[in-house]
Amino acid sequence: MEEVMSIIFHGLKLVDELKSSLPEKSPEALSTSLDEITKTFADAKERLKIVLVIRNSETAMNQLKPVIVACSDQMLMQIEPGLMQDYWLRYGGSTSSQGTEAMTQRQLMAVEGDGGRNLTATERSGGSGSGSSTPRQRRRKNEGEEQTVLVAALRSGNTDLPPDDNHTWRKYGQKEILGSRYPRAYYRCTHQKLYNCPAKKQVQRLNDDPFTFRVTYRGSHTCHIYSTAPTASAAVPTAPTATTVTTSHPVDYGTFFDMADAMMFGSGGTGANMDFMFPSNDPPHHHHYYRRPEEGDGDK
DNA sequence: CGGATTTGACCGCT
DNA sequence: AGCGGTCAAATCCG
Repeated sequence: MEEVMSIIFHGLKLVDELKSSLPEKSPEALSTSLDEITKTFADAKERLKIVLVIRNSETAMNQLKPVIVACSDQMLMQIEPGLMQDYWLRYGGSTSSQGTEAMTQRQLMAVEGDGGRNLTATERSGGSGSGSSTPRQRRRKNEGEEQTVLVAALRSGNTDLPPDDNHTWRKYGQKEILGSRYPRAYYRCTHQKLYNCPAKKQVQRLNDDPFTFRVTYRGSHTCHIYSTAPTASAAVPTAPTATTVTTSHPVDYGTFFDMADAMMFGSGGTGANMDFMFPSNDPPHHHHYYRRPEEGDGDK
């Protein structure tokens, strides 16, 4: 909350500066500062939304109810432990994003570096293209519900990677999205084949904040596996419908149960350290909220 | 050697 | 027609 206030104050300061230097400003400079001001207040508003949603979820948690808060239009909200960590990592220290130019550069290089990889294009063009006679099977676009979360990038280590959310994902595509500065990456559950797990997610950096990922989850996990490769004890597909689930099913509550398992009993994975979950005060989950996918697309 | 990633092509949808 | 999501061969990597 203090952070929201500080952003608002920052915006007010910008307004003041603009006011005082208004007469001598060129139209270009005016436009620039107006942009900055608009962005600052929009940011504050976004974060305020997060705070509100989180308040609701805290109430729900206190009553040991599902950590799901119904938003308008039946969108669901969920807190994921891994994401909390990201929040801490990002906002545990300073709230401003200055002094991060180097990291930004690194991220951009990493993203653009994909194209720099030398590949044998000759084989590619001949191989997978028009020559294939067997028509691909393609499912229709699933109209199931989506859950979109904003996640802070890790400040330490490899900031190029999307934050760990205690599930293992396998990347299956990446696309440049019109009007977006950064490509969108497509992931599906690593255990899709083993357990017919339909979970997918899309990860994309925000245009105006490369340190924040927009993560869109589709489908829910039926595999009940965390972080690492399946183990004999962990790989128990308990869901009775596990084998019958298809992508025609929209999001169900499996995701929540996955998460509840993780929160209550700790992660089965080796890499996840749950110590961060509820540090002394002010629970660190201010950074998730859900939006309706068809509106509020701030990336454009 | 097998699983994960990369990346151009393919295809459904608007 | 073009965008976005997915496929799958090639490639990478442990």
